[in-house]
Amino acid sequence: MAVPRLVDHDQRRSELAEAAIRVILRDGLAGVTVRGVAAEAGWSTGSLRHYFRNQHELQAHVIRVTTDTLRERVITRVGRPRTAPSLVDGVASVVAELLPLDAERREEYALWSAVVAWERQHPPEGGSVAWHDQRALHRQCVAVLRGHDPVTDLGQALLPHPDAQVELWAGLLHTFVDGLASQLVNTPGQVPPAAAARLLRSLLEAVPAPSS
Amino acid sequence: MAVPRLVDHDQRRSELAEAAIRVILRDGLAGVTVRGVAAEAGWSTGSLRHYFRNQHELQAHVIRVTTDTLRERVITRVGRPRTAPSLVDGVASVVAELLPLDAERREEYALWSAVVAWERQHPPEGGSVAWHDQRALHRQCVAVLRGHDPVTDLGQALLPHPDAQVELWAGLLHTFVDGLASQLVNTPGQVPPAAAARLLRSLLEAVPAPSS
DNA sequence: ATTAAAGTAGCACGGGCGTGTTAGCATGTG
DNA sequence: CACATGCTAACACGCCCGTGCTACTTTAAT
Repeated sequence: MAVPRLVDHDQRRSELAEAAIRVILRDGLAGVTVRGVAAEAGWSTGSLRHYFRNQHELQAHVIRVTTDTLRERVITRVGRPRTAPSLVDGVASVVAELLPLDAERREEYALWSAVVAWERQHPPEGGSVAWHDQRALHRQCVAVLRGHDPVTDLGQALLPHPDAQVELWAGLLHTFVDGLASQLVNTPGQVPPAAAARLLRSLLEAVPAPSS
Repeated sequence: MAVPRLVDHDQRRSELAEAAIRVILRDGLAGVTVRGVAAEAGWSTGSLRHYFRNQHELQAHVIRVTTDTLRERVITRVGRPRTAPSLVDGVASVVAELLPLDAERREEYALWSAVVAWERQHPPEGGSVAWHDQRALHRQCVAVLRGHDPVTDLGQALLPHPDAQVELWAGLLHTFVDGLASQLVNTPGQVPPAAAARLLRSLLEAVPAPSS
């Protein structure tokens, strides 16, 4: 038996995925073509197609990698210890990690948009994982605002909160944050980052106190 | 002097624009190609290009027509007299006219999305007219909720409201509605129309009473 | 050294696109 | 009727795309 040289396929695929992510940031998901990604990575299309049979596989993989990367990035940033002058400020600084307020997070948002675009055309069976993650984060934020102890287990936060007001305002906040992100990128002239931050803070202040 | 047959250019352009709108609904703004629109209208590309020198002119025109059409449609729907069991219900039914809650308004939202996509790449100088229109609508809604008389002049509603709470909550509502629309189309499995309507109602109920 | 498998590079086909050009058609005036 | 003029249709060029296919190179076991 003769055995040729071996290549670490996973490592290759990662390399391609990184190139594809650069392409997404430049041209959007539609720019992720077999030829384009191969060129970005400095490969030939023939080589690339040993690791991804067709464009669909390539895009599906880069979306998977992007989702995981973003998830991890956000989780670590959100979990970072922070000091804030008030409860609302602290929560606002957490939620702001999701908003495209600066260049770095605008990049992340562009990647999120690619994921959303992909999931819209290829709906995952069990619902969007990203959506439930974000909902859990907002749920946690509202719970803290209403004086509840934050749950330590991340899986725990995926379940509905017993406090109905928490559940309601988590939905309101989640929706609001989506809209704020959308306005920041779509009509940046109308909603500058500072105004967005103020708006966010106002909404958090509107969350009813736990006594009510 | 010999004079050939005359065609009504404006009428031709409208005809093409209608075909282009059908294309947008089918394939999005990116699908609005010279060839594609000509085929949709049953023309040759050569003919089409007597009315639009290039793709950019074609897209710019269809976006302009779409904007005007949507604007008019929404204005008439919103201005329709309505009876509602409560103030909040009445306002909610007005705001809901902007949301992609049913097939017809999902179509309108798809067209809005095309306009937004266009304006993001070709920012209008004086800011987006559509954005200010929507802001005015939300301003008006919040003003009514807080017991102010609605202004009859539409231009009047484009200016900031003297009541600071109206101005603040108009921004919150505007952002929230954008997010709700986005979630309805992007993650329809997570946010069914009925839940969206409930969420909207809850936000409207959170608008502080005029006394405060 | 030989060899077979794995990896690589590149070509070729068919198709869509924007756009420039050109030949033919219809039409209202002279 | 003849014709100048504006409309119509079609083609051609160059570019980018996905994908099937093939020849070439590298590698490790024999």
